[in-house]
Amino acid sequence: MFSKACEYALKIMIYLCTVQEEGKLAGLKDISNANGSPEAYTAKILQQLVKNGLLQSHRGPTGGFKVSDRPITLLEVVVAIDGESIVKDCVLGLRECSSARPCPVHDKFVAIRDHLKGVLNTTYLTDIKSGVIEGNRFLKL
Amino acid sequence: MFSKACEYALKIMIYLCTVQEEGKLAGLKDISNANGSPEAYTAKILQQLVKNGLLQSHRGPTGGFKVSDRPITLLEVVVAIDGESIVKDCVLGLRECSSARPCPVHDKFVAIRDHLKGVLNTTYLTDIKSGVIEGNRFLKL
DNA sequence: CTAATTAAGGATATAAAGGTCCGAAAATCT
DNA sequence: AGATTTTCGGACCTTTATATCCTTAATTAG
Ligand code: FES
Ligand code: FES
Repeated sequence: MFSKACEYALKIMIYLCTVQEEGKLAGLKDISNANGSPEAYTAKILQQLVKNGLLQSHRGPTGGFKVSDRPITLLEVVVAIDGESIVKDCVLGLRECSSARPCPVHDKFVAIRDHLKGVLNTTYLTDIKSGVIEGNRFLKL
Repeated sequence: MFSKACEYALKIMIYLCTVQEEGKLAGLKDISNANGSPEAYTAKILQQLVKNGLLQSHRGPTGGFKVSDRPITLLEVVVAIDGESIVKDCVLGLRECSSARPCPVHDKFVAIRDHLKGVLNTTYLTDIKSGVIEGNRFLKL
């Protein structure tokens, strides 16, 4: 469904939300530990999230990462890493997904995709962080 | 969503259904032409579909491929090529997707996956071939 | 100012997916 | 039987995704 990088990105964002209190920063080591992702690769993804404006970073001692100070949806995270293909492209790989020139499964999958898009677009990081804080939702294993 | 190989497989199966009349066989060239997939790669996928019992093949002149003589769902095709990961694995990459140890987005995505699984499992190739035959659904471009 | 710490970023390595090539095996036709 | 056609199957190549390494730049603390 999502690329590995995107899975990591979602976990990173969720994790950072759960530790976010009055501007506290979390470092790379913390983050990769918390969601069980390889440290060096996690660093790359963090960079991409910063570039896309979803995170803010600060260097030097006491440095680290924090979530940008505005509501962020799952869709924004997914698009930042994987692009819009998951919610735009034809599932059978036609050059364009359109009702004007649909593939044989277009109608069925448009419904599924709208469902997916709806969830991604209306679920905010703040909506799902509570389960992790309470300890009944998990980021690794 | 699906691998390229799986996209091809679905188009192959749909195409073969549309040309299936009293045991006629379609050859590799026909098939790769019809859905715009590279010939050599298409051959590999055809082999896999034969191994999985979704197609029957015959060698030599007048040889080719035909769809096995029973109702086949989209799910069977997808599983034959991509395995069950799309309908089983945790979207955040946890080792196991379970309500006993759920990730933060488990509930939301179980709903989406059930929707997807439902469509795949109840849509038969024969249900969607008509649009292609009538020429208002397309397999390539 | 210097040393220490942390993110940034480029280069490189490894694995997997996507794709090609070619000879062997089976079936058909003459 | 021999030539031809078509699938089968293994080896190989290419591209992309995943992952690591190492140097540089920024920031802080002493
Ligand atoms: S054209 Fe294939 S999903 Fe829309
Ligand atoms: S545990 Fe992540 S989707 Fe079920």
